[in-house]
Amino acid sequence: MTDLKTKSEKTRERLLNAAGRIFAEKGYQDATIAEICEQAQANIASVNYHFGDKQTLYLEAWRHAFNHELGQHPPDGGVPRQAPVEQRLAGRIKSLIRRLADDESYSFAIIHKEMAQPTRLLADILEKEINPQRQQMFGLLRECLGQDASEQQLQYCHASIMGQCFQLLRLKQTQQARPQRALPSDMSDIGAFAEHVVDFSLAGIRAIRSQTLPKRIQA
Amino acid sequence: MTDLKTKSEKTRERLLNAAGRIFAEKGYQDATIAEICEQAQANIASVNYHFGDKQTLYLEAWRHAFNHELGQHPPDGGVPRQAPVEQRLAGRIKSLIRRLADDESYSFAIIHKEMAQPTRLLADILEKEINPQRQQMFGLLRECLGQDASEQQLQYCHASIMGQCFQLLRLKQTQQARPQRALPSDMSDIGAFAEHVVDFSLAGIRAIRSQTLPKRIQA
DNA sequence: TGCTTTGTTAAATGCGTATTTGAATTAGCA
DNA sequence: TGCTAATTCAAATACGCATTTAACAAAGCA
Repeated sequence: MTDLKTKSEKTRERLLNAAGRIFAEKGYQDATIAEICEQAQANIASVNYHFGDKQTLYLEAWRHAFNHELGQHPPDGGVPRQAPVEQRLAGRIKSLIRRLADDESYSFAIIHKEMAQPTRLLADILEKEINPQRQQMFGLLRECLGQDASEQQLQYCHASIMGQCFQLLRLKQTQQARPQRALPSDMSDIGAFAEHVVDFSLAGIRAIRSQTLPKRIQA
Repeated sequence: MTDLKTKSEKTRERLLNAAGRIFAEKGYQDATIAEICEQAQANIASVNYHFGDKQTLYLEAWRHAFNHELGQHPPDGGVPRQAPVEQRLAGRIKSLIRRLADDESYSFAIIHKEMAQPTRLLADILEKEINPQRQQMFGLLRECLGQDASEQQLQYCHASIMGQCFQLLRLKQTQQARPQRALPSDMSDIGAFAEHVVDFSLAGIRAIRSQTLPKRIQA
């Protein structure tokens, strides 16, 4: 893809990739500059030279990973804009799950850890990059729920969907944490799980939507 | 409740409480013994004296918190055993959400962090304490889904429910992380959210269940 | 009362790791 | 080629924090 010219830029790139991988695996605190530099085949001082400090490397590595992954998996899941709204929602959910499940996707693993223990270092950039995605999802949900749905219902349904998607990350963690035992949940078939989340969620959404109707009948 | 006799036991108790609070707030790595001792009004060496090391304190603090919280919120949500299965499932979900939402509940905040970045320190005890709860939930789900449901459908539905419940913890985190901004999700009304998760999930479960029936018609 | 065990305290120790430094090397360019 | 700036390197420094130590105090018991 992007062919890198100077040797310096190659080092920088190697650092970003290694940092993304290690930060995703261990979190900000547990990741050491020494290990990152080792994996990037760079000297221990190179992080300071290229990025100034560990915090900046963290931020740049996340941005680098996120931009790369957005290119890999289009957020609309490849569903055309003219498709029925439930299909478009399904496309977004599947795309999100694909990104979450991808072992090469570092940005979501980092977000996941950031949500459990915020370092505050990513707060601004995360807000800036994630909000547009959230708004897209909200738009689709609003359409699915109908115009009588309250803002709270909208937020709750959003939470239900995102919660299911991120559950994948938790299961992946506990799975690789104890590979010896019988798995509490087998998530090897990501496609099947994505289909399940879509079916489960669409049923949930329709149920919530139907709760909004009786009010109109009363009125 | 438990009246503490010796001064030593009081110190131990204060350490356990402070440790639970701080570990829940900051995670194992970021929590410092110094801060825990400060909050417990104990000397910095007292952790070593009473527990040996930080790891043991972590484990004991989790156990202490978990046992205490189980007493506060019965897992069946107060629904009698004779009630219809969907009501019993609803009770369990609501009870779980109540425990998750409780600001005094440290054990789940710790589990949440442990799932994002396992320290492995709690792995055994967590497995031992959580598995029974999981099996209870599985039993109810199996009944709700019907006998034609596959093991995979069961696991996926379980993941859908747990994902929604734990989403609460993520939202709490991001909320307290940036209290200045407009909240992306307002989770102030826990009861309403619990009702939503129940409605959403029961609809999802019924939809999955109805997918199992056509096979019988074909056969 | 004296002796022993248990618990507390402030100060030291040691280790892991981010960061800095200054010398050595390499790339960019005339 | 030779000069300069950019980059890399190994070693040194600085700092936070878990853990240890040894002196001290309190409690239990004869």
